[in-house]
Amino acid sequence: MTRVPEKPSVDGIEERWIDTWEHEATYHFERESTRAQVFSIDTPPPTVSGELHMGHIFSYTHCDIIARFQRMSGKKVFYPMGWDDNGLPTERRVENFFGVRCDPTLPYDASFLPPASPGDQKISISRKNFVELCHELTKADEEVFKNLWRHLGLSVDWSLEYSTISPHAQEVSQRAFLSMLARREVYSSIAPTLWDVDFRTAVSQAELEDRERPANYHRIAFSKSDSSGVVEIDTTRPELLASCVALVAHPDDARYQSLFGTSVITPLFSVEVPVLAHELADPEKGTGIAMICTFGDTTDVTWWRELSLPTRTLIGRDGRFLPCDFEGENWPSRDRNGARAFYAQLEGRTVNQVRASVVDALRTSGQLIGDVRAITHPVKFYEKGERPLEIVTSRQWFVATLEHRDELLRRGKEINWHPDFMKHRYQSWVEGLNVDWNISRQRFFGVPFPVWYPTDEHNVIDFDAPILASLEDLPVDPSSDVPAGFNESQRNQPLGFVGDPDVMDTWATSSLSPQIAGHWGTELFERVFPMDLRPQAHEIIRTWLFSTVVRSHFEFDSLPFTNVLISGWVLDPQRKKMSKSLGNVTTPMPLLETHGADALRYWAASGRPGVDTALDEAQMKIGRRLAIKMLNASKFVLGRLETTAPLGVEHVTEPLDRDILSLLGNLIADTSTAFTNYDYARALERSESFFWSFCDNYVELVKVRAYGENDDPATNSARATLSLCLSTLQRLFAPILPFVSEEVWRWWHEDSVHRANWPAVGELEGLVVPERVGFIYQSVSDVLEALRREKSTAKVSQRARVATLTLAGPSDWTDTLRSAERDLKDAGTIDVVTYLTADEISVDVVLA
RNA sequence: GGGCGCUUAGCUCAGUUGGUUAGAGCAGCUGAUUUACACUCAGCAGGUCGGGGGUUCGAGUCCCUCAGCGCCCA
Repeated sequence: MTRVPEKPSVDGIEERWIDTWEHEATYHFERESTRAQVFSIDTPPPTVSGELHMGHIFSYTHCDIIARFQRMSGKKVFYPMGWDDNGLPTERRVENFFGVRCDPTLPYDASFLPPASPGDQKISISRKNFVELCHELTKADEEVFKNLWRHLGLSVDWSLEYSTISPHAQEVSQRAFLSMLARREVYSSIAPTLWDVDFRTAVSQAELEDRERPANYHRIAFSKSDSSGVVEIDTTRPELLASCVALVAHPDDARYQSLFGTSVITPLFSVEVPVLAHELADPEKGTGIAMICTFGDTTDVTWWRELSLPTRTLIGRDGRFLPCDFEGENWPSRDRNGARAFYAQLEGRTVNQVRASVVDALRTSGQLIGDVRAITHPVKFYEKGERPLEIVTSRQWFVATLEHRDELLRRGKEINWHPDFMKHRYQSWVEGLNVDWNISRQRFFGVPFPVWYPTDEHNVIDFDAPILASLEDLPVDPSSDVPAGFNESQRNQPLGFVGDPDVMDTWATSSLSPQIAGHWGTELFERVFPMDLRPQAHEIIRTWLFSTVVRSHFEFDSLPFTNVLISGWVLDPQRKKMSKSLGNVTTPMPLLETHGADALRYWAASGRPGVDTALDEAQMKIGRRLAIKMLNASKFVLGRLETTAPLGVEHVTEPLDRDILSLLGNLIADTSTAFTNYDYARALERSESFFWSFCDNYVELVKVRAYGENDDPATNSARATLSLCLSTLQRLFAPILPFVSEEVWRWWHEDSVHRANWPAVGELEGLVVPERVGFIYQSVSDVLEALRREKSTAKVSQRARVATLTLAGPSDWTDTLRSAERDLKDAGTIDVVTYLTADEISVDVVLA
């Protein structure tokens, strides 16, 4: 018996099936599965502090489609969901949401409650209070995300949920850190570090972006030490003049050959600096000779390192100019008092203020040559920052990536990229690495380093002898936990210890997503690692994908995953990139409610892997129309069947029926290959066009025949064919349209379509396949269309009677049509069909 | 500067290893009407496949080149 509703509808079906799937544990991962049975997915943990946008819908749908296909294909699908809740984005959201700021020097206030709405002035709170608020807000944000995912129909096993700030994730992060440290793949060092002065943290190369910014070239005259003249340099950063450590020109630059090896005197500060040669000096830029400061940009860092120059630090962590006395070997001024007197005006000021003062002073002293010249040039920014990065010298933990560059390039080639061309993104990123991966962040809401340092009798910290947490104690927080052999009273005391104050880069944790989700160290991990699939967007190839490859390469000498499915961007309907600043970001929930989850999934599935796709509500409407058609076609076909007991292939006797089933077999093969190769868009397109043709032509042709008597073989042939087609189509659409597919499947099955077997060509075993597959079906469809054209031109009903239909053409053609004459007459309401043999095909219609 | 991708109907896109007259959907226009489906059905019209050159019996497809758009890296 079938259970077909009187008036089927797609509205509200999400809620019903979400609940059913949960009760039936449809997507539960069976832990006892063997590795070969498992298809494991390294789901991207979304940043929960960010806004939900259509890009999420897009790429998570792509992944879910693959998960559903694999599950139906017999795999035990490991499909977890994580939340990336640690790190700076959360801190920033908490600061703005509650109107607070973290001041780690403050004591914990157990009674602190954030204001109902953020005030104008941010309230300073302790680190512990701050972290509590972070937990509170991320918990709420995660609920919102989870709701969206469920509404969208993601077939996640929610018992595998994880978060990157959870104790488990912290334990894994710290353990992996200690493991790398033991192998010397991570090290700490004092080094020039890209620094965001607003967030007051170091950032890594992966988080940089170049932005075109206006600047001014200032031409400054340095006197030669022997007073034989001046050397003119161009700089965009005159404020750093006090930290100048050398001038540099290209070794082949004829203009400066005589200067190499000599020295010059810096204006205003009277410090003697050498003139040196280096290939990175660009003869085309300015005067071709530049000043090296510590540090104006990353080229300065390279020169400083390769030319073994001293460090003269000017800019502090807050972006203001530090005290400086122009004394001693490192910073010898020939006019110490003059330098000090002038620098006194600069100390404590910001970059822009100092620049103005220095330029004024140079103009007064006559050492600024000519007018400043406006230019535009790329400036390095933290991707989330608003002010240019400075370079400060500080102690940081680094992962040694540079020395493993070649191995990492090889790893990239081992990955199956979908689409293939995305491998270039990885490759060019790895080739362009120029500093090791800095994983220290001077922030609060993150995974701490499981490390303390001893202090000597003068309370000087010995960074070279870190005290490491033991594995069984993980996770630890060195700011509250005490290392073995010490007690809390010795914290920050002479002959005591200090905790490492920093937290890890958020990518240092999320790069361990396979280890976290798969519970590294347990039996489960052996069953899911390396993951089969890493789905993600292309903008995080250099961060998440790269860092995951690094961690897995070091820890397991393995890839973390074998396939990568890259989703493109969602563009606005005008094909502009969506961004907050343009104000064209679309929130998914209203669209989900208007069009339904299947409709949004249909739109997402039409965007091929790696291809940027415009937000298109028209496309969603087509998806909705398809879902409704599924309901109605299923209702109709099931109404023609006497029983849900399947009529086997052996009942298929009519040539037309055999032909469409052969075409169905081709469709199964084609879509299976497409899904296996992650080409869900092609699978959808094939299924969809078959389905519409099935409805418009095949169903119309056999409508009457299927109504016949039970003992009529032709009737049973039609019913068996309808049943086989419907069953197959419902399953082919299930990965993409999970709700409507489940709805119609359950009208005649007890169990979920999402646990049903993926259609196999073998289901049609025994079918008598026609010699020319598709010939009858195509011929009959063509005649049907010619018939419709006549009726449409005559402006009569499609049901209008036809007195005679004359079919002229080659005999194989007329023969084939003769075999389907009964269906043709029923579908076209034709009285008489006559056949003529002719070279050219013609269809002649005489209306009654 | 190096690299990747895209450019096909008004719009959004298919177009496999080169093979009849280049397809679909949407929008447009013209019709149909107790029907599985008005969230319907049918029909019509609409294209020098970004430009130029080449290979080939044959090019949207392969090669070269130019242009525009987008992105990645430096």
